[in-house]
Formats: sequence, C-alpha cells, structure tokens
Amino acid sequence: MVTARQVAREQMMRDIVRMGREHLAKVLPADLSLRAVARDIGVVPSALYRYVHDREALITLLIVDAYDELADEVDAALMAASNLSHRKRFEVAVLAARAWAVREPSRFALLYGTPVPGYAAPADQTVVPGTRFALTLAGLVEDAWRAGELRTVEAPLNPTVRVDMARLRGRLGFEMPVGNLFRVYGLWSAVIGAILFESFGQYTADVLSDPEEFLRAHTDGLADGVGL
Amino acid sequence: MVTARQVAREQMMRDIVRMGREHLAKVLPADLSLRAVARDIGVVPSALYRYVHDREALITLLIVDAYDELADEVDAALMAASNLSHRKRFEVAVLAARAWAVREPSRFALLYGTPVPGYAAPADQTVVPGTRFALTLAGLVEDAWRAGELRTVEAPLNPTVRVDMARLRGRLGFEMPVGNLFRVYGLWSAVIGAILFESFGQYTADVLSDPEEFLRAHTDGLADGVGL
DNA sequence: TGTACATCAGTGAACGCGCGTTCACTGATGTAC
DNA sequence: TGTACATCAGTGAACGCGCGTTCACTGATGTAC
Repeated sequence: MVTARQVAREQMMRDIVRMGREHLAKVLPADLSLRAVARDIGVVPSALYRYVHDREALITLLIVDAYDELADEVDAALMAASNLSHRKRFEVAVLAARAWAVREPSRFALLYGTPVPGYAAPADQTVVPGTRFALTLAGLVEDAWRAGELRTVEAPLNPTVRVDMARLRGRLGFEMPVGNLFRVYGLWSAVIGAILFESFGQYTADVLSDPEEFLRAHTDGLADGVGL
Repeated sequence: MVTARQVAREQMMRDIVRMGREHLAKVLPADLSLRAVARDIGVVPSALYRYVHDREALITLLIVDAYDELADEVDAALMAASNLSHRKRFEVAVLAARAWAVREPSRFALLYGTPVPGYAAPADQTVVPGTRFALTLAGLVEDAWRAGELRTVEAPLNPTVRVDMARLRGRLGFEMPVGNLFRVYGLWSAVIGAILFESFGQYTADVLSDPEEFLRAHTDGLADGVGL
C-alpha cells in the first residue's frame, strides 16, 4: 500500500534532482550548493538532510542522473538509427553524446571533468551508470564483429596491455580480437577528450568554425582505427 | 640600475608562484585560496594585492607557469631524443606530457580540466603558452613531412572542416597535407583526453595494470592515424 | 471506526568556517636637489 | 654627502558573504489495537 508520505518523499526526491540539474545549468560542479538547492526548492536547508545524507550524496545523485540521461539519449539516438551500418551508428552515438554535452556542459564536466574537490565517488553507485556509454560504444563494435563487419586490428601490444585487454574481453563476454578491443578502449577517451576540448574551450582561437562537423570527421578516423 | 626594491619584488613574485604551485599539489584548482597562499608565504593576505590584481590574476600566473613547465619538460625530453625517428620522438613527447601530468595532477587539471568557476582566462597571456605543447606535436609531424617521412592521409573532410584546416595550415606556415593536419588536431585532444582519463580515474575498475604502457600503445595507434 | 502512540518532514536558529577584498596606517626604500 | 619629499611594501582590522551541518522543536501522517 502506497502511503501519502511515500508519494511525497518520492516527489521531493525528484524535486531535489531536478533543482540540482537546474543549478548545474548555471554553475560548475565545484560551486554546487546544497543551501542554494534547498532555497530554490522552497525549503529550509536542513530539510534536505532528511533525503540526502550529505552534499556528497547529493552530488552522487546528480552524477548518476547525468550518466543515465547521457546514456539514455545515446541509446535513443541509436534506436532511431537501427537500420544504418555499424559504422554510421557509431557516428550517431558519438554525435548524440556530443549534443548532450553541448546542451549540458556543466553536467558533462561533472562526469568527465575535474573531480569535485573533496568528493569521492562511491563505486557501488557510480560505476554501472558511468560505464553505460562506453559499453554502448564497445557493444556496437562487438556487434559489428559478430556480424562479420569488423576488420581485425593487429596492434603491437605490450604483454601487460594484452593481458589487460584479454581479461577485459572475458569480463565483458566479447569475442572481438584484443587488438580491436584495445582500440575501442582508447577511442573512448579520445571521443570524450574531443568533446571536453570543445566544451572547455580548448579548441582555441577560432580554428574550428563547425565543431560538430569536425567531430564527425574525427570520429570517422577513429572508426577506421577500431576496424569499423 | 637594479634597486633593492626591484630585487625584493621579483623574489616575492617567485615566492607567490612557488607557493601557488605547492598548494596545487594538495588542492584542486577550484579550491585554490589567495589567503592560504599568503599565509604560507608568511605574509598578510592583503599584501598579495601589491603583486597581483586579483585571485583571477593569481590563477592566470599559475596557468601560464604550468603550461610553460609542461612544454619545457616535453621539449627537454625531445632534446634528449633527437636521434630517434619522428615516430619515436612523437611517442617520447606524449609520454613526457603524461609523466608531468601524473606528477602534477592538479596543475594538469588546471590546464585541461574543468575551467575554474568564475575564472575567464585572459587570451593575451594564456594562448601562447597554452598552445606550445600542441605546436610541438604538430611541429614534429611537420618535420616528418619535410623529411619525406610522412605518409599522406586522405581524410574525407567536410568542406567546412577542410577550409578550417587549410586556414590553420597557412597560419602555422605548414606544408603537410590538410588530411594530416586534421589528424594532428584530433590527436591532440585524444592524447590529452587519455591523460585526463588516467588522471581523473575514469579508467575504472582495475582494467589497466600499467597505464603508461597503455598510453604508449595508444599513442602508437594515433601515430599511425596521422601518417607517421 | 476511534483512540493512543510512534514515526517522520520540515522549521528556525545557531555553530564555526574560510573566503576575497578594502582601507587607513607605518615604516622602509628610492629620488631630486 | 645630506636633507626633504615621494613612492611603495606590508600590516592589521574590518566588511559582507555563503557555505555545510547540528539540534531541539512542531505539527502532520501512519500504525496497532
């Protein structure tokens, strides 16, 4: 039986996350303030402590929320592109991630930028949503492999790295060659790096007149690298 | 004629930068405090305002200092490797950057991580040192081209991106094909992205047992991509 | 269905903290004659 | 070389700010009988 209290509690939880999001639209993660969130919800600061143990816990909530929204959007974009080639879908996934990051720079920074000072992400809540996007990319490549559409990549790997990749392959239940998985792993950071660069304004001095097109072309090159 | 005042002033400036550095060894950029720096120099907070207009100016000082130290270390590593192939030297440069980043994670974050909240980098002081590392990488590839050791990369570029790259090539006085320059530009963010990932702990869940070896292999793949 | 008690949400005041920045000051260093 | 004044470095006190977190409280909601 659902009591009024439970309903109210869930509503309040949603309000907290919603206001947290809204604040992150205006403020970088390091400046996120529990008091300010409470204020804008229309509640006294201490009230939040009924819902959230800590500022840390609030941030964790928002991290998980952001990881999930990012991954959901990528998944949705892929769903709408299910008839395209693996390579094209790969591009779609990367551009969907970029679109989200451009729309939500501060939340993107929360996920992939400098860690929030004094904050340590609790692995048990954060790891699963945090790897969804990477797994989606990797999954696409794995699908291509199983469909016989992936060129085998022979990367000259140091034994240590090779073992790491073989272990990862086993853990994920993948079948693609380790060389390809290795490239996927590197590609993940390359993609996020490119988005971060755009988002943090590192692509300085009016070099790129259309960052999205640049990323598209860049992704193309990376897709080559993984064997797509 | 050098007065005692001038000497003292320069000494104080050095002290400020030195203490700023030391603080950044323990504290993330967003938490860098002018008061704390003054305290540890052994001077009253307001005294710093004789040397630095603002907290912003202090941060700018430290950003420039960090960019320069990073670039200096990369240059030094390259100098010591001047007899190696272009491709090897490229690897040396990337690994030197990583070594610095691993040693100075917070300063690296200051350069390439989330912008410091409320801080806007003054382009006139920041752009030149900020592009030194990228220019070094690009210069290596350009050297390879002029030495006839660079494979031409034919990337299928959108016209906009092609124009951007052609313009950039002109501005830098480079001769390599636009396809190669395009790859270099993307590679820059890929390299920094990989280092950021390691530094910010995104390579989660004990996947990589030797991040340096991973980066070496990763760099190798990227070098392929640029035509080295 | 009604009563007595337990649970819980939100209040309001207070805590201690450290921050960036200003300002009038003092004493030392530099400069002009 | 010595004096009179101007420049400048560093002091110490104060400003207003917003923060995270605690605690005893009140009133409303839920539960057991």
